[in-house]
Formats: sequence, C-alpha cells, structure tokens
Amino acid sequence: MQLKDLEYFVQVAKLANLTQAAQYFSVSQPTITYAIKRLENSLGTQLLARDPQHRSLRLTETGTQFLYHARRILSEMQRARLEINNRQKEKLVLGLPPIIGNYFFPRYIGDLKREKLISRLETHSLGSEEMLTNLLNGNLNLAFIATAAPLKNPDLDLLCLDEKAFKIICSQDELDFSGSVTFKQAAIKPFIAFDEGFIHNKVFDYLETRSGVTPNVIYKTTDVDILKNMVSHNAGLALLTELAITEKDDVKVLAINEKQVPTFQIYLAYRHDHVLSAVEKAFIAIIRSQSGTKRV
Amino acid sequence: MQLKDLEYFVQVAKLANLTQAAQYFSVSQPTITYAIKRLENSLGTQLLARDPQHRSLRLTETGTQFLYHARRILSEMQRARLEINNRQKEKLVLGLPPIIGNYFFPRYIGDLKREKLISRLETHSLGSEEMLTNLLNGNLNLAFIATAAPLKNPDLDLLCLDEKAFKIICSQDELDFSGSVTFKQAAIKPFIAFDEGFIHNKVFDYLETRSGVTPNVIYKTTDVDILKNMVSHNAGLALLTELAITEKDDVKVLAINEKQVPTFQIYLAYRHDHVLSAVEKAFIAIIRSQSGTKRV
DNA sequence: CACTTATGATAAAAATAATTTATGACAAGA
DNA sequence: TCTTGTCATAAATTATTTTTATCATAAGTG
Repeated sequence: MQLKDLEYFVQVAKLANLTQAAQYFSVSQPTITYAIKRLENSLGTQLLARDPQHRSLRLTETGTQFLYHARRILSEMQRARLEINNRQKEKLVLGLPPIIGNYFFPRYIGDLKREKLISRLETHSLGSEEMLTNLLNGNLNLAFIATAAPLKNPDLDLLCLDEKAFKIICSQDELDFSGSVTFKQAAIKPFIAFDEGFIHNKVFDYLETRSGVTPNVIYKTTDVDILKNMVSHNAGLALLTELAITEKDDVKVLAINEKQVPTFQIYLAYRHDHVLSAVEKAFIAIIRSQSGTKRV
Repeated sequence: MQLKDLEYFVQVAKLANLTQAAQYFSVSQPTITYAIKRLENSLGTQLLARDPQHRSLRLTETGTQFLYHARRILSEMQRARLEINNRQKEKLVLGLPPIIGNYFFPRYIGDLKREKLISRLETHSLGSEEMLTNLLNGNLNLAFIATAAPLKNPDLDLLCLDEKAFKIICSQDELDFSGSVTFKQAAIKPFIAFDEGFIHNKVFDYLETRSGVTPNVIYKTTDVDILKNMVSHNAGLALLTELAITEKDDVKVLAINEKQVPTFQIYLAYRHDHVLSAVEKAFIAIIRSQSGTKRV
C-alpha cells in the first residue's frame, strides 16, 4: 500500500469528486479511480458510495473511519520528515510558554550564545496545557512547561528547574492591603485574570473552591504586561507568579496567606522515546548546568 | 512511499541484518537493500550505518528516530484494518474492567441477548487506567471505565451510568468495628490492597494523604475474590466499592467516616472522533435505556 | 426533446517501479 | 589461503501505476 494512495483518498474525501482530486494532484482521473480501488481491495471494504442516481460521491461508514486513520498516518509521516529535516539543519525546536520565555529563559541566553545555539533556536509559544499536548502527540520534542501541580507523566523525561510562589499584586495606591492577604480578604476587590489554558487560571480556580469565595473578574487577558498595567492603574488585583514580577513593575506584591498554595513549577520536558539530537543534548546540558536541576 | 518499505525497515532495525530480514519476508536480499535505499532517498537521510569495518549494521540517529515513526504508522494501519474487519464482522469490541464486568455488566445481559448482541461481544479486560490509555490511543473504541474522580476528557463521549460508595470490609469476627470507621481508626489493622492500575489504589492513596496515616499493607492482589477471601479469613481489612460486595460475601461492611470520600463512578466511554458502527449504536442504546444515564 | 456538460468506469498501452538473478567486493574466521 | 557471511550493484524480469482513449450515465439547457 502506498502513502500516495492515502493522500489521494484524503483529498477525494475532502472534495467529494474524483476529477477535481485528480486535477489537484495533476494526474489523470483514472489514476484516482484506481488508487481508491486499490485501497478498497486491500482493506476489503468499500470506501466510497458511488451513488449512480445523485451524481454525488459519499464516504461509506468504513470510509469515514478509514479517513481518520489515513489522516493520522499521513501526519505521522509528515512529522517524521519534519523532525529529520530539523535534525539535519541542526535546528532546535523548543516549546516556550510566554511567561517562561520572558522571565525565566533569558538567564540562559549568555550560555546559549557562547555555545552558538541561539541561532539554531525555533521557539513555539503556547500555553502550558497545549504545550503538554503537543509534546505528547509528537508535534514538539522539547519544551519548557509551567505547572502548578507536580508533573508526572510516564512518557516524559522531566527536569524540574525552579519553583516560584504565586502572589497577589495590587496597585501601590491600594490602602487596604500590605504584606500578605488571605484569598478571602482579597476577593472583595475586583480581579484581572488570565485566559483559559494558563496555569494561573487553574490556581485561581483552586483558590476559589478552597476558600469558598469567587472574586469578581472584570477582565481576562493573555498578556502579562496588560495585566500588570491594569493592576498598577488600580483596575483590580491579580494573581501572578513572583517570577513575572520585577522591580520595575509599579505594583505592590502581597503574599497569599493560605495553608496550601500551589507553586509555579518550571520544567524542561521531552518525550522518553524521543532520540535527542546533538543540538538538543547540548541545550539540555546548558540548562542543567545552570540550575540545580533534579530529574523527576 | 510504500508501507511495505516501512515494514522492511522495521524488521531490519530489529534484526540488524539485511539478509535475515529478506529471509523473514521471503524476498531476495537486494529487495531489502533497495527498499531501505528508497526510504533513505525519500527522507534525504541515511538510516543505516553500514559499517564496512565491523560487518555490522547499526541505525543512525535519524534511523532510530524514523523507526519510531515507522512503527507508529504501521500500527495505525493495523488498527485501521482491525477496525474495518470488526465492523464488517459486526463484532463489538468492548473494554470491560474486571469489577464492572463481574458486578455491573450482568444487568444488561438479558437485553443484550434479546437484541442478539451477546454473540457479537469481544471483551477486553483491563484496569481502568490502561483502559483509558487504550481508548485514547485508538486500540479500543468503546469501553466501560471506572473512576474515582469525575472523568473529563475533551476527546471522549462519556455516559455516567452509576455511582457507588467505597466501603471498608472486615471479617465477621472483627470485634473492634461496626457500622462505620474513620480511615485512621481502620489503619491500626493490616490491609489487603489492590495492585497498581486499580482505582481502589488511588482512593487508598488519597485516604492515606488525607488522614495522614499509612496502614500496613500485607498483601496486594488484582483479584477481588482473593481479596474478599483473605478479608473474610481475618487476614486484614480492605477498601472496596460497595458494587463488588454481595450478600454472599462473608464480610462485614463498614462505611467510611470521612468528610470527602471519592465515589466509584462507572462510565461508558467512546472517542468523540470514532464513527460508531450499527452494532455499537445498538449496544449504547441498550446501556442508555436501562440506566438513568447522563451524558457528561 | 436533443444536446451539452460533468462525472466516473474500464480497457489497453505506456511508463514507471519493484524484485530477482547473477555477480562482485570485502572482511572475519578456519 | 580458503571459506563464509555480509551487503552492494547491474541487468533482466516482473509487477504496478499511470495515461490515453473511450464509454456510460445523469443533470442541466435551450
């Protein structure tokens, strides 16, 4: 069975038209007819319902099912090609969530420059949840991941790089709070929050259920700077990891006064079954040498 | 690119020998040589390190990596074939964890017989964790799953069928307890527990951390009957869902006296992207009609 | 209604690709 | 040195895919 036949089939399914699919691939129409026939013979089932009445082409039930598998096979092949290309170009494809990219990753840049790895970097900025998905399904091989719960996954090799507290930030003009607050105390004020897919969101949820109060969230954003800006202009409070708070920020930082507050944990992760390239190994070595990393 | 070439490659990687791989497939040795070459050309990389010195064949780095993808592609293809076969034979492949199979599933057997679905059944008995994995990776399309935490997964369609309490069981001769116990009280006695992969294990862990005590687990088993037998012979206590406790069992049943005890939840699950066959639809209709099911 | 157009199926020929046979090269071991 | 085991290559053979040419059928059109 040929992968090309699968491509033909996927396109036929998309266009519901053999002639157009043939044009798409710049081949003759019988080529497509025969390719589909080959698949049907090989699988022992009909994939297309060639309705002679309505001049239309529909997928059969097994056709729909096989389409799903065909797509997976082709995307696996594409991934393989991509990975091999990256490896040969000595590219370093790295998943890097925005907060980690801005506030944590910079510390490695000097070393990475020295080892001439900077120019090899191709970073992908995703939320931590998506990052995990992409890492597990093979779209990414190496990624930083932030998490609030200790990360455990049988398929991943994890290096825990750092652990930071979550804080509540408020405007400098805020008179009601200083030093530390309970979540309940803070909850009387409006909040600026992060969008879905951010760990901050999960921790926020956790604190809500834990303390039994739901603050009024007046605005949601994906952008840390916007969040900090709104807080500094007294639009509301926000939950933020201390990693993302710098001295330049015009905000007051409050510790969260609860028994068990999750922490912001930073991991470097790669799939166990992934064969590390030389460049990836060098990268990991640098990350490792700098942090007091522990393998999980 | 041909799937056959991938098969050749996988076998070559396994045997590290072109001649033997050729014998394995009953083809001539150059067939294998050329197949590998085709792959290498198509991918633009060398897959095999043909060491002229040591007379041995090793995979290159990219070869190792490609092997992983090749395996995935082939297993996807095999799944496709299997699914299509099952569909045409009108087989009903069903994941059925042991406890659910023994104590919950029987209630449907009458209806299933009536609809002539019993003979179509091919059940796979796995622990609930494995079940979930197999369901998500496509090895299974339809499965019962037991869980202690409400199951939420974007890829699955879930029908919650029932919810049962967890109990602690002890011998009838046990004088110290009756009615109900806290986990702490029970923990002074030895325990019989389930092996890894069972939800009971997770709930046990949860109760341990929650109450801060770790009972002495003297024996672990995967078999409910062995567990109940040991308990009835006063070897120790055990945590067990009430679903699995019948009147015939010679044990005393104790409620667990804790604020938040997880419950044993029974789901019927299938992947969202799976095209349900007629038989599967009929099956689901039966399950649905009997239980006061709610879709999650 | 006849005519055109769009669609897909099929047969035969042509082109392409895979496999085999035959052979060579090369190193390890007897 | 000779044999054996291994893989590579060329040429011939075989198998497969693609094209060209043609047909059948139904829908739309004047």
